[in-house]
Amino acid sequence: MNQIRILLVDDHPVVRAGLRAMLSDFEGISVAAEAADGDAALRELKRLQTLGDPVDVVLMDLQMGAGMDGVTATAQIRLLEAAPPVLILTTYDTDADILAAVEAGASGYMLKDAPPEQIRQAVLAAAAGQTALAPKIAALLMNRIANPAPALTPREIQLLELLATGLSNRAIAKKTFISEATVKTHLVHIYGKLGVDNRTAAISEATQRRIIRAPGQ
Amino acid sequence: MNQIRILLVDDHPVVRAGLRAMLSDFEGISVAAEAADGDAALRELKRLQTLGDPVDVVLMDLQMGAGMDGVTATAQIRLLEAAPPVLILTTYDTDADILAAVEAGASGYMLKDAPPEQIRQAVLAAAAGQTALAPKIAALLMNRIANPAPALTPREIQLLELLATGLSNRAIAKKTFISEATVKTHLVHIYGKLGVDNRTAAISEATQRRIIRAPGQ
DNA sequence: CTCCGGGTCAACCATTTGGTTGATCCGGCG
DNA sequence: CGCCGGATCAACCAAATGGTTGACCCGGAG
Repeated sequence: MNQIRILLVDDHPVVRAGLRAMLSDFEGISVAAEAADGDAALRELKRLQTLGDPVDVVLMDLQMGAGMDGVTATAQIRLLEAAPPVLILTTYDTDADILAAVEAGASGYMLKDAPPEQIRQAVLAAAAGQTALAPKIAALLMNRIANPAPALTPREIQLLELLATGLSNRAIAKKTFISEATVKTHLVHIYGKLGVDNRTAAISEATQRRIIRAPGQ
Repeated sequence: MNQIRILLVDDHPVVRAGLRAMLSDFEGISVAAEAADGDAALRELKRLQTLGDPVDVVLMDLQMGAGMDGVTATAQIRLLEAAPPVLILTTYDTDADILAAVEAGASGYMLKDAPPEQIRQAVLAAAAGQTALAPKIAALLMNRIANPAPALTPREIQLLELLATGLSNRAIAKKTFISEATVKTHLVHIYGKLGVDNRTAAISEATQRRIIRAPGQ
């Protein structure tokens, strides 16, 4: 069997070195290239494709400091012709992350604290066109399907974002040109959907579920 | 010059592999041992000491899923006889993290997205008994000195952290074994120092100033 | 010793937020 | 057409939060 050629995408040199070292220990797997963010990954993919040296699997981190983030990058990659499968390898396991990645077309989702052997299995599965989910992730998804989270409306998300900046109900009302009463109504709905009963908890919960960005991010 | 012997402490196999690979590329540096958490690190240190094979520098992550966390581990290590310098290598750069680590006796603070050469320099500095701060961290500290942030007391930071998880005043009081009145007093002080006038704004401001971590991080 | 700052608490009051009920408007769907 | 859900608003009450004043204890600096 041919070598499985991999593109590593991670903004941490340390992690890239670790994956390179770990993967090169395995028979049949080799690291073809590396990239520090989504843009660079796309460039690398195209470059290698035109060289007639395409990669078989992309190993992608989700959080990348500066450039294009992992979910966006995954979606972009899946738009390419002859797009390689994208295997997500990240530290975060919020359901929002996972769902976003899967929606973007990821073919697997692993956590960085996984033992080497699990990562190897996932790479092999991805290369074979199969899906690979870390056990933790699989459990999370099952749970998600069992109790589906109520979806927030765009308006509610908008208010949630203003909420997170520290505005009062009145200030939010002014800024969105609605009455304070309406703001309160929305908030009550939001609390219900998030399973909390005050604004700070809503912010905390929404941030953890990655419905909104962390304040100041 | 003798080899600098290092103990790696990180709960992610991937990261350990990366550091091992990266460090072994450098002349004069070798990885003597690895540990997945603080407890294991202490055991390793003692074991190697009794073997007459002590390590020169500990490279320590701050966040470790299960076992003893990095700050605690650092403090414990510094209590040992002939304690080696501890160099923190982590993803997080909030004030609270940095201060806690320095207080615990860390001799350096690097970020995981640092280029290999910077990490190497930091290891050499630590081995020589010097302090090594990542440029980003140094800049952060300088900035803190330039615009004298009204210093929050440790107690205030602690309450701020609880605040950010969405707890009510009463819940915070219960959790910290103080009265609700005292919680309010602290909050008023916090609002004053941060220049805000409500709890959500305090969270937003404190997160942006990196006094605390974003909720859920 | 005295002073000061951090941490603790109480009492009080104004304002904000939380929670409920009910109502209107509008756009899409069967 | 009638129904439903999202968005809007009002009125009302209960509870939490914000803001102030004053007080006590303690440990460290002068």
